[in-house]
Amino acid sequence: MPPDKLIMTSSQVGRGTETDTIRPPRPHNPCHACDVREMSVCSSLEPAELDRLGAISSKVTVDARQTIIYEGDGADNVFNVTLGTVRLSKMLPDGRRQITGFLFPGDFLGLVFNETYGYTAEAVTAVNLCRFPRRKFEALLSKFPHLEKRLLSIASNELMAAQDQMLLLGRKSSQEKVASFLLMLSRRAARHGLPDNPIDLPMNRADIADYLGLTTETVSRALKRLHKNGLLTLPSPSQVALLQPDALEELTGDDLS
Amino acid sequence: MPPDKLIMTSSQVGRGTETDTIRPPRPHNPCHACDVREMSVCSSLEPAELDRLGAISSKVTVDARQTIIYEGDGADNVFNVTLGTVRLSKMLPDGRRQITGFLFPGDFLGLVFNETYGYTAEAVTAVNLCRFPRRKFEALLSKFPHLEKRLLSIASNELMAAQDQMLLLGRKSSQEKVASFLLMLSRRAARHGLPDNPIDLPMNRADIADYLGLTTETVSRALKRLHKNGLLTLPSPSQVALLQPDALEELTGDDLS
DNA sequence: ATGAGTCCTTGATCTGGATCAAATTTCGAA
DNA sequence: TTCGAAATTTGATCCAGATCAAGGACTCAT
Repeated sequence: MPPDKLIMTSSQVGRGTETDTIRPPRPHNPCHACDVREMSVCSSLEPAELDRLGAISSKVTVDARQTIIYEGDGADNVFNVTLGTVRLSKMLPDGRRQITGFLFPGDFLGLVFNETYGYTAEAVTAVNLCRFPRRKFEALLSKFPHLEKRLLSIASNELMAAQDQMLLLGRKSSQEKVASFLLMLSRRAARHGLPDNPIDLPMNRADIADYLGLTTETVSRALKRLHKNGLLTLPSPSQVALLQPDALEELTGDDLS
Repeated sequence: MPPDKLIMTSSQVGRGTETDTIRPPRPHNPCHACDVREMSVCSSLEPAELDRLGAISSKVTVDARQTIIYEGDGADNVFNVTLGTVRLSKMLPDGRRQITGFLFPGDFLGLVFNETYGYTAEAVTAVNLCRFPRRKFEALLSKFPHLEKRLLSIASNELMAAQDQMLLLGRKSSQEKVASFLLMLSRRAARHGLPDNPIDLPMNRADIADYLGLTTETVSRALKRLHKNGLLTLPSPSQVALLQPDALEELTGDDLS
């Protein structure tokens, strides 16, 4: 598969080094001003540690639809998403695709410490990332127990989400899948202090379908049915207003506790 | 749901304390003689650390079909499987069930560090476990960086397996699912130095179906088709002889690399 | 503004796997 | 060994969601 070459501007960030951001030069590590820090892997770090992490990081900008990492490629870097939406996917040789997750600002990319990446990561929207060379990042892990604990906690949360997704993929109806997906997006937005209703769908129908194990047609029809039943409206194809979140919750098939 | 009370014999294992195994009393921590140690979370530990871990562990025996932990219960313990097969599952309120994984000797149970268990764990066969109080286990985590690293590595592997399973659940045909499942079992057996052909199926058809997002009838028919095509035989319902592992591999839909 | 290409929706039909319903087979207990 | 319950297989039918095929509706570059 001939990859469009990844367009990224990056700049080494070190003590006393400047980044090429729009803002005027700052004398300090830009991590201190990072607005997703508190909900990222970095939230565990003390100022001195943050500086050390900042010293091995570079900022990366990726256009929408560009590939960030390729499944099977050497796992040379790990990342922290600071802006935009990323999709993770695995493909079968015949082209069938499963999206295993979406990443949003604050999310960590590259959690599976393997020699090669186990999935492809692509920018759904324009994306900003902090990039860390994996070797150096792992070296810091050993030095900063906070960081390692935080990563274990992140891995633990991802595992829990993966189990929920297995239940969804294996046992839920198309209606339940779509309802679950919308509520998941809404809750995540709320957790990040973003507008949670109406919610924004940065990904297209094909992405949603490949995340839920459906086709685009079925996703569209499920949305239509939810609309017909008065549970939501679609101000635009990429915006969903949840009219009755509680009723939607009941349609997910999940426990209501 | 009225739980049959879990029948377990347990004995505190400490320095100079004896376990009630069949073998004659030993003056040392039984962990040193554990035959799954090398492939368990304990493989990372030095002798002194192993003693500390042994000091907070107790051996637990669970009969087949007994529940080990209930989804939603307080997550008071973590475990290491030393014998038998365990199934992890999540249920929807109406009874639909998804098995998220099977655990075999050497596997860790309770990786998701949450206040409550996110899934139910049940003994498929008679099972032996090492039980660790979660608080004490987490305290040791902080003291033994090896242990924490090992756990992160285990979590990372589980995450990778979960992603493969999402691809299976979302995008594979029943035939591909069953072929993938058989090869997974065979490979795992080989990795653990157990007979990998014919392979043993400790779980019943309903378990396999709930793991693959199918029904028992469909699992049965998929096996029949594989048999008819000369890929396997069923010496008994719980034994599968793989006649053409390579041909089976092609039927998984996966990349052949 | 406009138009071309992409994305989304809608409709018609098909089908893989679910469901319903019996046989068989297996296997543990007496 | 035999019995009985449970597990598995087999068969017949059904249906949710896939597939195939057009329409519309956005969006973005000009």
